[in-house]
Amino acid sequence: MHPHSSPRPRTGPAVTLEMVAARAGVGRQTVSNAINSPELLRPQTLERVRHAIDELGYRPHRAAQALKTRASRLIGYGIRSSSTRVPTPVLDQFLHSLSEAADRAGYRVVLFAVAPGDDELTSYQQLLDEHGADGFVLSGTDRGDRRQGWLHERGVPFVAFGRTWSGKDVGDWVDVDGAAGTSAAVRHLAGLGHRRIGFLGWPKGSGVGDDRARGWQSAMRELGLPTRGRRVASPDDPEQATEAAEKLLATGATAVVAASDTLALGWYRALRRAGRGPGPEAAVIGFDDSPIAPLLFPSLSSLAQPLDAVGRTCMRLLLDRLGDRDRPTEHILLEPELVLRESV
Amino acid sequence: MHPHSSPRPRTGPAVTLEMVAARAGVGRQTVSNAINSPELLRPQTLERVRHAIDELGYRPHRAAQALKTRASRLIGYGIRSSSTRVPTPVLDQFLHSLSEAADRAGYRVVLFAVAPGDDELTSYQQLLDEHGADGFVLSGTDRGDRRQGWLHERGVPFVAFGRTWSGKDVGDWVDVDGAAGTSAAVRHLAGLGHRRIGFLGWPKGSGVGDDRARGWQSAMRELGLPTRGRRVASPDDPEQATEAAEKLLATGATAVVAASDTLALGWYRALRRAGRGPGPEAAVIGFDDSPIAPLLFPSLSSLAQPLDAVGRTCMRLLLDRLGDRDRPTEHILLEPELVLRESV
DNA sequence: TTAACGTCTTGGAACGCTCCAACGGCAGAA
DNA sequence: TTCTGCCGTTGGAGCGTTCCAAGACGTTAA
Repeated sequence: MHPHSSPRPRTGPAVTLEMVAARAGVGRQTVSNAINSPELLRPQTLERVRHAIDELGYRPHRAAQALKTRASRLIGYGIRSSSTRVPTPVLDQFLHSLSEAADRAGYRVVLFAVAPGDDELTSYQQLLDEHGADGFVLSGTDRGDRRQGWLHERGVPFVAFGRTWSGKDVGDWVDVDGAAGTSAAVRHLAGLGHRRIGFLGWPKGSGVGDDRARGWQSAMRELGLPTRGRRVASPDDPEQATEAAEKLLATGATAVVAASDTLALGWYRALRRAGRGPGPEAAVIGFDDSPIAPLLFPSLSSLAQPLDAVGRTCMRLLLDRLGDRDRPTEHILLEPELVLRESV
Repeated sequence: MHPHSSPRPRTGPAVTLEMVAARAGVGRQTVSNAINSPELLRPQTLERVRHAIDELGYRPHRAAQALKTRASRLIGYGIRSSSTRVPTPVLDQFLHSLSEAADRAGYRVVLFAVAPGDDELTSYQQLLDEHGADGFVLSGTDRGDRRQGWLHERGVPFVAFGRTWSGKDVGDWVDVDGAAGTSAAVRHLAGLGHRRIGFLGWPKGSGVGDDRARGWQSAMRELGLPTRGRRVASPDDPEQATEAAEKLLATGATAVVAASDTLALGWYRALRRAGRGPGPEAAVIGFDDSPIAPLLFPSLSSLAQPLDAVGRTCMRLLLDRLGDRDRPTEHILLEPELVLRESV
């Protein structure tokens, strides 16, 4: 009579392979095989071993596995120092799906603080030296990001959320097709009859921002609509975004595609200052579909990034590369979804 | 001449204690001591060993350390399955500071997916069985949360962001004093001359929500202001929040304290529907100071949770407990900060 | 000179796992 | 009967670290 039903009342003494082996009346290695290569065992033995495993609630000790197999089954995700005051609105859901996908494959995501500035890479170096991760997921990559090249040179598996803007192919990435998103937004607005459609973007030079601007531009061209003077730029700052939006208003724009929801709010503010509000005659579509988009008045239409899919895909590419470091690099572009609300 | 200047061009073969020992001309254990108990070495030897460590860029292999010391120096943070569609707006910054604090102490945060529903605890059990974490950080605790009791029974170190609402003292926690926050908000509004100050909260039964309501109530009483009929409730849903806010408007409230920024936006919507807007005659103070608060028009005043401090404090309590499991439990309440903007 | 002591340093053993070479038993062939 | 081959199973070795008991060495006391 062993207490099988109750799942071990307390954190008992650790259960080891050896104990399971004794219980099942087999050798140590046989238990290991039952877990890692069950096809090697006679069905009858397998059954007996599995029963013993369940009975004792055995789980392999990860550190011991890691030591022997030289693989931690941990994926590193570097969190940049909080000195950069702006929190990625995106991080949350992305980490979530990343972590779930990792878990399903027997991996886990380990967070580590990244020193700001030039020492950034030493944080990666350290984790690597400690054998604290088998690979990395990068996000927030932008022009001039040295991480990809650095990891690539060293043959360290990684995947980036965000394409490599430098043009050189240094590794796998997954990205959201910002241009496709803003193009879709333009086409939708044009379908509603708008012709003076502006773009409220970030200053040139950021990969993500330029990509989103390009989508607006190409769709405008395709539709034969003029783009001159219809593009304004501002950083993600309330006051500056509002002023930029006011410039757009002054040119008589009746609709705007914004590079972020934050910028889209600049349009809201500009209209309010003019005693108006967003609506059919002053439509706006944002980007990111942040949680507050549906709460605004009027609620904000926006391009939702498929973050769950991005996370899952990142993990898939990374695990594939962990399995075969010499396979060709893979690049995946996912389409954002246009979520329509009252602001159009 | 060893290539000292360049930090190892590639991921070379792993550097071990033994190699450092050979380099320094000492025994293996001496190197270990140089790292863990430097006071045991003669200064001269210590210097020599340290030099060799730097030269080779040695870092202890975490899995080997973990195996021997029976401590992974990993802190588990369970991410609940995405079935609950609502993302914690708070997670981001909290994880950030948690992770930084952990790093400073030589620990790291490991994310793991938590199965929803009744199996929730098995995810914790699994990580524990695998020796994949030395302790846990919980968040999103609420009434009926079984995790604290379960971990407490098993003697597993943990700290919760969020107090234990059941009243039983089952472990350390850090929380934000919601009542103090809403009280401060009421006092500020009263100082501006408001007397009919409503509370826009969540339905009763949630620990966090009831706490925030209590602060409003007690401050109102202290100031001799009536609370009857001035408290309405709604879940975090745009339409319902708007309706609740309209009820408050109908009673002639001139100011509102809301349990969340989301609810505060209900007040914005209700006013817009009535052709008005927030301002001196219809003030509002939200809770959480979400990133969009400064972007609204008018910008939203809100109670900012000191998330950096919460994360740091959580990690401090957890590390203290890891050091001494028998010390008395500690409970820390941090005050939110009233961030004033145009909405008042 | 030898014994005793304290300081600094050392190699063996073990943590729990997986790799590997080798083992025992059984079927069919010689 | 003995041999060969195969399948299923096994214990030794080792991953890189820390604990521990013991060693080397120089110094002081007997």
